[in-house]
Amino acid sequence: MVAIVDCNSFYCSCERLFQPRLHKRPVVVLSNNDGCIISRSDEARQLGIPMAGPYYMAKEVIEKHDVAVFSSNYNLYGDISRRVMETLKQIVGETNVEVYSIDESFLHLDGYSPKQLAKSARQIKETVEHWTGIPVSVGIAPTKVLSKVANRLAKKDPKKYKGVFVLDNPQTIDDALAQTAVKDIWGIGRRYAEKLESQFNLHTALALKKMNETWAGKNLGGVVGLRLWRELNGEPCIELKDQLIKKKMIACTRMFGRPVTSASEIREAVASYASRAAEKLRRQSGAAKMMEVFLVKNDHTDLYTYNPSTDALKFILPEATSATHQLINYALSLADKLFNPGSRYLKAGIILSQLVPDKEVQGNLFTQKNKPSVKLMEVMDNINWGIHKEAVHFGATGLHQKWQMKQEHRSPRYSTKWDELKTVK
DNA sequence: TCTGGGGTCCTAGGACCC
DNA sequence: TCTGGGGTCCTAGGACCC
Repeated sequence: MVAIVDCNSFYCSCERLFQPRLHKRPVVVLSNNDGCIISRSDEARQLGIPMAGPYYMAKEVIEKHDVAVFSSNYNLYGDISRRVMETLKQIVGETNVEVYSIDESFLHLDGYSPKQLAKSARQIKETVEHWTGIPVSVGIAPTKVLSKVANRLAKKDPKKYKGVFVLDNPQTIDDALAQTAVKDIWGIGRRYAEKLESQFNLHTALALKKMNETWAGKNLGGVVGLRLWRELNGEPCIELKDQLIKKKMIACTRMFGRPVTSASEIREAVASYASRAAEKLRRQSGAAKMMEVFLVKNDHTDLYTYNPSTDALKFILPEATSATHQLINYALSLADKLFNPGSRYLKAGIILSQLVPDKEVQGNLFTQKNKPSVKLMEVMDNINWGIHKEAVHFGATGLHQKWQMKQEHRSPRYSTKWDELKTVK
């Protein structure tokens, strides 16, 4: 059996952890640049504030009901997430935990009897809440897709399920599937949901389960759909992933706080993103062979038209590297080629791919080995990952960074910065 | 004024090889 | 008259996820 443990309104719960007076008060957390709402507490949801909707459109309701608003604070969420996942590892053993996202993990629960399962699930929930202060919901079923169905229902009706739901026999499974709309199945997005409803008149997960295998392979996107259909039918096909698998691409992209028109600011931003991406790369001991830089602009003279377009360039590096100064140099030359004076830029980004382990970097006959840079990067990373983020950085990333995104409502980084620690009077 | 940011997997089709 | 078949690798694009 497999369990999915999902933190309830994770970002909002993190904010509440350090501000208990927000308990019961509606809370929302905004995306980068304070653009959209990416987490809502139950109270905020009940006010009808939509998930992933633009902040400015919900502003009226937010002000009217005195909703607490936060810019996203990933230092805080990342740290709390780590604590939650550590707790799960302690309970069921490290090798049985697959961290799926910042707020969810799959747990491998083999060898429990049905009775034990429900009890263990409750225990997992209580321990996490007790140790970390973050409320979670647990769904347990024979497959990942079904565990997500269970979890969703557990969350939807807290009075009935108290945050824990186990699907352990054919009848409960079918009942649960009958209560689940196709659009709420994990793996069915907007596109397929529309297709299933309008073209095939399928509305519930149960109806989808009852279709036959050939049909599923043909109409749900080939092997992906087939796996999904099998999982709905109780056959596990989506494996628990090995913890140690490294990322295959690393991206750093951001909206600007305001439209940017000057080449120098574009260069600063691209250099900063390259520098961030290089850090992420070194953290997984990787080196990148391919780089893509893109700029997003909105050149419409009509101010009310939001219709951005993207210009991008790819580049194969002569030799795979993770050295910040090299990556910055390549990124800047791509940015210079892309930049068009007179355009209004909204966003820039860099994507590193074709990642290889840095130990296996193939030498290139035509480039010089640059050994001292490795030492330099180690020193920089040690300083920056220590007490002060960004204590040491490259000049190209700029000093003032006026293009930086807006974060008008960010809470203090309580758990990761010494000077922002919570104080008790 | 105003709509994250970061990932994954799969497929189709072209280039190239024997 | 007539021009295979199977394989690999790469890329672009689509769909999905949180």
